[in-house]
Amino acid sequence: MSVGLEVDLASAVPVWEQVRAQVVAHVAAGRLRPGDRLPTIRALATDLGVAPGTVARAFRELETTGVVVTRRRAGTQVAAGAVAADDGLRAAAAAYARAAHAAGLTPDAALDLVRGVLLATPARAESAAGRR
Amino acid sequence: MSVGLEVDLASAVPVWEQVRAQVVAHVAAGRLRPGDRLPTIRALATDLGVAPGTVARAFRELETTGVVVTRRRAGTQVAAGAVAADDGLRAAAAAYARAAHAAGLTPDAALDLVRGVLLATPARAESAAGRR
DNA sequence: TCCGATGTATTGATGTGCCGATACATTGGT
DNA sequence: ACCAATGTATCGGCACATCAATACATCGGA
Repeated sequence: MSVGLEVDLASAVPVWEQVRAQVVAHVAAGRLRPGDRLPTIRALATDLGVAPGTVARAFRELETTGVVVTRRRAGTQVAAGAVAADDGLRAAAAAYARAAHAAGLTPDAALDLVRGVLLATPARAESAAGRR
Repeated sequence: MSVGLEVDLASAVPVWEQVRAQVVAHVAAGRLRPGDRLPTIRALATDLGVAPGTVARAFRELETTGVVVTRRRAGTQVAAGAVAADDGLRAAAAAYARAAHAAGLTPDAALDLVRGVLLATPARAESAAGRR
């Protein structure tokens, strides 16, 4: 394992989504930094035991969201603009995670809660058009 | 509208999931409190323009997660055990939401981040057995 | 006791998303 | 100029989830 990606083939959530989420998490946590290279599509596909198209799907999503940048021969690497979450944000997330944990919430329940709060947020200014 | 539920029939996320998430959000936010009655399945179904089974699916999920309790003739109401998030938790969620908003994250990106943090959390002690 | 209101279960059709396989395009090194 | 490594595109099949429709079970009040 190079960056430590794992997937659960039996899971209900799609493999490509698992890959995408893990990369996003790694970047946000600073374990993957701008310029770092990800495994090649084929290598990762073989490693995970899936078809290349599946990994490609994940990478494509990551690129359209600006997390990675990919050049034909050079492979795929973390985009320069894909900054890790700043300390304040990460601290807030960590604080929330601790609180949720202390309250005995399951991860799903915890996610539901923030989802509700985020949706209730005033009407974000459609900034990054299209962005998922 | 009684509790203010709305669904987007054209959305990619299932109608039943939209209903479920909204109820959870309302409960967590304290807008729905233990003992409060939800609309009947038929009423809500008609209101939303979907089949009863669809709403029933949402309510079923809510019941298995302990958010609501339902008795044959009495309808469906918010469970006594379904406490709203305590102030600390809600504050943490709100703080995070503000930080995410300030950082320009889209709701999806913000969710990805907490998901990553939650998954990275030490290994929660399988407490509430089953609970999704 | 009867009836209407409410949740529950079943069945079937439809869509659509995932994934594998494979062929293609492009690019940088030698 | 060539070639091998890398990402991209396409096609098909399989599976499964969603949703509608409808019939059933259960309960409380009049």
